[in-house]
Amino acid sequence: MSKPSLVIVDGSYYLFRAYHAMPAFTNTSGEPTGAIYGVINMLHKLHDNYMPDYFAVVFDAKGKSFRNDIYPDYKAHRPPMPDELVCQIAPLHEIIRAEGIPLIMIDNVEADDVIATLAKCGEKKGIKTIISTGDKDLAQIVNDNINLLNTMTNVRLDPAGVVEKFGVPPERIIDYLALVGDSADNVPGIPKVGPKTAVKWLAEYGTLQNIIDNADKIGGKVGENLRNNLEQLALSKELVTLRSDLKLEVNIEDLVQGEGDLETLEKSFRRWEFNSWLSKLLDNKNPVTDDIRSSDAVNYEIIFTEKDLDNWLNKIQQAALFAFDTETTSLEYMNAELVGISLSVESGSAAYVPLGHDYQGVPKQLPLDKVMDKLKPILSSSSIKKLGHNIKYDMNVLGNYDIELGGIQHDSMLESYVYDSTASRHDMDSLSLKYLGHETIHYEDVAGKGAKQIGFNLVDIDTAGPYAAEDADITFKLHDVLWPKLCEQKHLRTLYEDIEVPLISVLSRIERTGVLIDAKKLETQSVELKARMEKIEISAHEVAGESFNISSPKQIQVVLFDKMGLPVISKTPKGQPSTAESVLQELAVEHELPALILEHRMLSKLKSTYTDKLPGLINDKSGRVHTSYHQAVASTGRLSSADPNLQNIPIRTEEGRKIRQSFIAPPGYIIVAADYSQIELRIMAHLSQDQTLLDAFANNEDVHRATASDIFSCSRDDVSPDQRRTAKAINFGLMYGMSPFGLSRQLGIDVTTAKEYVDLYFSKYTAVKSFMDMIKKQAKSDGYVETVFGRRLYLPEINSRNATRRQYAERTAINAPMQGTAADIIKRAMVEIDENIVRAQPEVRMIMQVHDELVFEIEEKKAEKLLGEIIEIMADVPQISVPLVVDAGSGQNWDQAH
DNA sequence: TCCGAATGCAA
DNA sequence: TATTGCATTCGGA
Repeated sequence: MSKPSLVIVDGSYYLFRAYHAMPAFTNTSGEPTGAIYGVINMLHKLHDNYMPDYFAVVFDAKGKSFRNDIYPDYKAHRPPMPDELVCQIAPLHEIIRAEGIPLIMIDNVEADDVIATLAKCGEKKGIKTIISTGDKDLAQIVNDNINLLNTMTNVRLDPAGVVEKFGVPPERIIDYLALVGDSADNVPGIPKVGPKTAVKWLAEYGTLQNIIDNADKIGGKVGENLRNNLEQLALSKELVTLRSDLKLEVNIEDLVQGEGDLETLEKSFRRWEFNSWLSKLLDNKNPVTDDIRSSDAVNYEIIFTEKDLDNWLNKIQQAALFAFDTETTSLEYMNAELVGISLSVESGSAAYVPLGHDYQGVPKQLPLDKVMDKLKPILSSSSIKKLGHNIKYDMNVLGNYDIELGGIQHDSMLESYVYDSTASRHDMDSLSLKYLGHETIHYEDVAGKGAKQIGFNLVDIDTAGPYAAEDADITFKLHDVLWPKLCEQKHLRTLYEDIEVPLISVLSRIERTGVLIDAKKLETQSVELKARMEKIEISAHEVAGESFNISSPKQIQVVLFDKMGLPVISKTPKGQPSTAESVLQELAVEHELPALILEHRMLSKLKSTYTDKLPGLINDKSGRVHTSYHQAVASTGRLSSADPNLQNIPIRTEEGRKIRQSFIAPPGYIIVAADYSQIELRIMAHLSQDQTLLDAFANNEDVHRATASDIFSCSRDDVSPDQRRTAKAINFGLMYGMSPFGLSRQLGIDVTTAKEYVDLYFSKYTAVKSFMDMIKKQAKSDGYVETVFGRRLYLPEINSRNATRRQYAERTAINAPMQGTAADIIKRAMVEIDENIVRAQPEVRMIMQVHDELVFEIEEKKAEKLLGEIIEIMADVPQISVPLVVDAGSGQNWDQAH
């Protein structure tokens, strides 16, 4: 039989750890909650992992300990705890207690001493203890029955582990710490003695006492330091020695996790908005009556009769706003067939109209065409206002039934996105949990998941009904919560109403129009690529002298670095030797294999991602390729494109451009592309109001050339190609909040030179420099940055104590207003072009958006005139103190249009 | 079958 | 040790 187990948590350590590791979460009232959340989460995980017989959390209490008596400076250099942390302590304790976890805090005694005492006490009773902490002091009590658990790394330290980590066994840890000291606790050590020296001495002389006795024999400056600090060593030793003989009023036997105080937990979870725990708690508390809890009482019905349907249609027509949601057979909108529609006109009640369930024994449903005939005038009407969640999808599906959805008033997904674009996801399930504290029925709950998932048409109507009706209901409820929040922020509301909502139908039209692709051409290219790749692979294997998978970075790594001994230039984030493009390019100088790998990589990328894939994505019915633009994904306000991603079609290489040549116009039409020239730099000029930069744009100069002539103090005509390249790299780097290091890497120059360039730049463009300082400062005080149009991006980590995260947030603070303003501008242009040009004239179709570029197909005869109108709208959009220049081109394919 | 890591395409 | 995305392949759980 195994021994009983005790897990002791160093609560104070957890608290600091959670505070620093977690993003700065707050509840909607702005009170910080990250540390509470983090600690509770870690406690849950730890308990689930070890399921100990006994469990306790120990915190440092108020008051000075005996260590302060013998050494007043003990922990004196600790900065005061930040307020955002202090205010989380009491609520954290309350939750821990309410969860029934024994919490120990003893005035005037440090947590470490309590932990040591408990562990030793347990040992006497034959209990095995695991102490979860990051504090190295506790290593001194490790033995076969007492282990440490490093929460960070999940590494468990037994005596051998202590030796491995510190170089000395647990019995010598006190000696070791006394020699080294502890700057965090302000425990003095011997000057110049660090881990290395301490371990060396202890290996040589065995114990601290023996080192002291032999102090004369140790030479050099450190020996002198040792002899000069002998007295202090005794003090340090006392300070680092943990007390394990405290008289505690608790018995190990009492350290059992109890029942928990559900009332308090519920109250706390609501107060701090830990909604996932809250809903779990409520589910457990009230498993049977959960869905009829009075506050959540809902009335969902399934409609089978014409009379009931008419009844609902009446309600809809009278309602100020109604929510609807479609259930379909597929997520690909072009192939999706309607299975049912859910409707809601007020929070709490909804109806599901099944239309296309077709499993064996399905009840008789209302006929789809009849229902659609009745719905069509309602759905098409621009005066009957609709609300949906990702309503663009529903609009696309309705397009398959020849219905053009009108009257789109709200989209709760976009409300959430405009309110806080940095929220990780804006799907209904997450938002319901976040804003309503309600766990929705998940799609997987009704349709299964993975390979076993079935189409919604095969889902039992009685199962589908509540799920589908809930979608419409939750959409309504989310809108009820989010809309008032948006209205409180005038700019956000305007952005949402004037840009995002109108854009929904514009994007729907682009998506459903699709783009014509020359599949034959791509297939031919695939064959060519395949042949080239095979040749390269064969020669690569010859050069390497062995066969290996050329598309496996891991195997390349073995061949290049282990077998051939080429130098490791850089490492991946996980510490593996990198075989990325820039690395291989360098290695190509000394060996022929890297070049072969590079070429193979490029070709295989083109083949697998583009030439092989795109032809298969052509829709049977339309004969074209249909992407999805995601309107609530990019934190900066940009769109993204997926399935397929049409925003990363190659352009830089000759082979890549061939792929663009396969994006073609139908007979009688041409492809027209219009893109904003240098839009982000222009926005930077506007935001910074830097006169030099403003002038360059006002005079319509080549901005990189102008920058080069400014920083290298030469005339515009004397700028060398290399100087222009440098200036261009600086200009681009600036917009990303670049560092001199980044610039040096980009240009392949040393950091000192790069820094000189940056300094030179800022001395000429002083307003740019002050703009960047200002925006960082503003981000730090506000917690967010804004675009010219008032789009907001929260930067919770801008004040993080973790330097990497903070600097990352600082770079985002610089980049987001520019990238985001550019996104706002082109979105506005799209709305206006759609409204003023596309809708009225079937001869022109908008077919793609690539961040700063719009692509159209236009009937050849009208192209010139319409392009002029398009450019005019694009250039006229903003209120910005820099002229916007639009470059445009046209041709039979997308490549020619550039 | 699922997921993270590494890589590379675009603006 | 440069911003925002999406998709691929590999390889291990």
